[in-house]
Amino acid sequence: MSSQVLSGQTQTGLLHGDADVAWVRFLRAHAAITRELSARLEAGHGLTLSDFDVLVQLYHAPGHSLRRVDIARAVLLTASGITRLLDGLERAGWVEKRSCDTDARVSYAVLTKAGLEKFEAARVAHHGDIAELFGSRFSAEERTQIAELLGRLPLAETSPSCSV
Amino acid sequence: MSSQVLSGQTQTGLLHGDADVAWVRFLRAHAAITRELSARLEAGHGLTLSDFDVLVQLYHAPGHSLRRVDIARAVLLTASGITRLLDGLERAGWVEKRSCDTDARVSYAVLTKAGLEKFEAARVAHHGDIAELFGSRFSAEERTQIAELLGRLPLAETSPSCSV
DNA sequence: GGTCTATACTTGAGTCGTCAACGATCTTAG
DNA sequence: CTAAGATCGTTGACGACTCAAGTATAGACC
Repeated sequence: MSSQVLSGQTQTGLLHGDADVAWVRFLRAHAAITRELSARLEAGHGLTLSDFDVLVQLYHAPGHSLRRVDIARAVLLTASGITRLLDGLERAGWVEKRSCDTDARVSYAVLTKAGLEKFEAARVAHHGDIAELFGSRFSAEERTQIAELLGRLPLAETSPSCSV
Repeated sequence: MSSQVLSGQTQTGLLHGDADVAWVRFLRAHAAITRELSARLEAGHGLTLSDFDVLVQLYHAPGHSLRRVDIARAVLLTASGITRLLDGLERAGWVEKRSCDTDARVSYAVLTKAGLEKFEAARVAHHGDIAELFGSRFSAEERTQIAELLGRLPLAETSPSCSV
């Protein structure tokens, strides 16, 4: 935080102040928006933000199918996190497990028809929420600029299959 | 996500694309950076990102002391989350509970001497990490611009006592 | 004074995700 | 062919946080 003390000393360039203010706002904005976003997604469709994230990946994947490892890398979760998350989606019938003929270690997660419909239904509302809570605060230019700026940040070993 | 499909159509202004890309990068950047940041803070000082956040609040508060409710609002956690977090800091001896003479419901959290030293020690390293992982990616102007842009986002019922 | 609502905090139960350890399979090199 | 090492996935134990419910106190209005 520290903005109580720092206001007025932006622009010095030598102090950490600038970075801190930006970083703290980053943290707070994330907390506030994801809280609201996930509350709506949960209430409206019974999905976690991460659930949705995974569904997006599967939706855009060839054959609506991905190795679990690749999902993990794409959404920045642990392998075990993905196991448990997919567990839920499988129990709900939105995703199926499929084994790989060429490599017995891997198992694919495949979107079912129900899952596809689920996703398409949730997508509209969710994108609207994102637009309302996030996008609407900025002009088109600002949005692309934000994307550019944030794109410089370390994304921790993003695999080639990750599109972001 | 959807950037696999959307690349090339930024700037249309009508599609959700722009907002999505920015939002997804926002999400990913947060996940990647907080993961690394909290790993370092944990390893170096045995503190959670939230722990540190709370210590900052107390450090800058008059008398190094705050009502639990106000901490909660400042760091965007629930009241119960704060109870449990402070529980840990109290057990470690960095924070003390103090009751209020004028209102028996409230209890203050007060930074102890040990807690103050703990914080000052952790602060240097942590600010360095923030600068490295976040701040260093941008120029001073860009940093203030990011702060400005993110400052427009909804901070969910920020109380008057919150400085951000 | 007595009741009614709002606020401050705690607690129990549950969710989401981590890490560490493991079994299984693939790959490579001797 | 076989031993060594990497990769894929799951599991158990655990941590951080949430929500819902409960207790205690404060303030306002009759």
